[in-house]
Amino acid sequence: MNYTIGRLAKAADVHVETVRYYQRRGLLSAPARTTGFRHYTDADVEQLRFIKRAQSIGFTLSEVDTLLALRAKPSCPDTRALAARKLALVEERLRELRRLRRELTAWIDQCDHNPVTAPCPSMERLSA
Amino acid sequence: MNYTIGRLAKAADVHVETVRYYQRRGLLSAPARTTGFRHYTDADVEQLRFIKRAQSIGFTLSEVDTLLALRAKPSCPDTRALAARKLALVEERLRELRRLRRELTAWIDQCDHNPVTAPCPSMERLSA
DNA sequence: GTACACCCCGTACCTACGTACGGAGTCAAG
DNA sequence: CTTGACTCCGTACGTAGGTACGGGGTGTAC
Repeated sequence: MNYTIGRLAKAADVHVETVRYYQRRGLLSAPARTTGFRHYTDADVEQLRFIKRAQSIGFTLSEVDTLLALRAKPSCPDTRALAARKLALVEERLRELRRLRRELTAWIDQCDHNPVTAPCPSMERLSA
Repeated sequence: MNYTIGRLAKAADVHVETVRYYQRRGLLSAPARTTGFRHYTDADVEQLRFIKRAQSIGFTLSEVDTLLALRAKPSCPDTRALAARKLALVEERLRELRRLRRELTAWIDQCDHNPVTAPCPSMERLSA
């Protein structure tokens, strides 16, 4: 198949500007041009989908750079290492969010057990 | 106590620029000035600490606007509602991160059980 | 042959939360 | 009275991942 930038964008479900942005960032290499228009193939659709899947797993676009390099020259240990680093970050963020959840739950709880006339105890937690 | 911007910043453990930024954003009201210098009091230290505590619980500066309004005119139901909305977001983010953790764990696992000669199966997950 | 959708490019703008810079004025201590 | 630390202001820069705009050129279907 043959794609203009608009058709590529539709096929991979991204915006045209995103395609051009990825090209600027080097995530997509500069495509062939016949007249002045970019000229894409199925390989580009594939690449774009690869990027989107990687992103949905939580990789940043910089990490996607690395993943694309690993795609070109696969290395299980390197891939594993990248995933492990990412996992550590995710675990960290999970701990942080669980802490926030505890805070917020306590907060709501306090409001729920507060007589209407008393000052809001949650507010006092912040003012303390 | 009396504070210049620098002393206020030190007292609340933020940078001078942060104080000026908060003023621009309306989180701190414009302080008195004797000559040309900003002139703060203990109430400002309190306010700054309030903001920092709210932030550490995961509120954005826009939400802190609301919290400051609630601080001036307390309302337990409104406070509770704000906390509940925030909690819903946190729960959502937690679900998302747990999904990522599953993905990454499976990924690492696959690499670990892969014979050295075989193509990296994690990469294939992305290419699929 | 003319609409109309599509494409080109560069640049500015967006959220969130500040940080950094530069040139100038000022306060306090020694 | 000088030195050094502090303050003033506006503006630009930083990350991350794009979105929006404006003025122009073009491919194609009717």
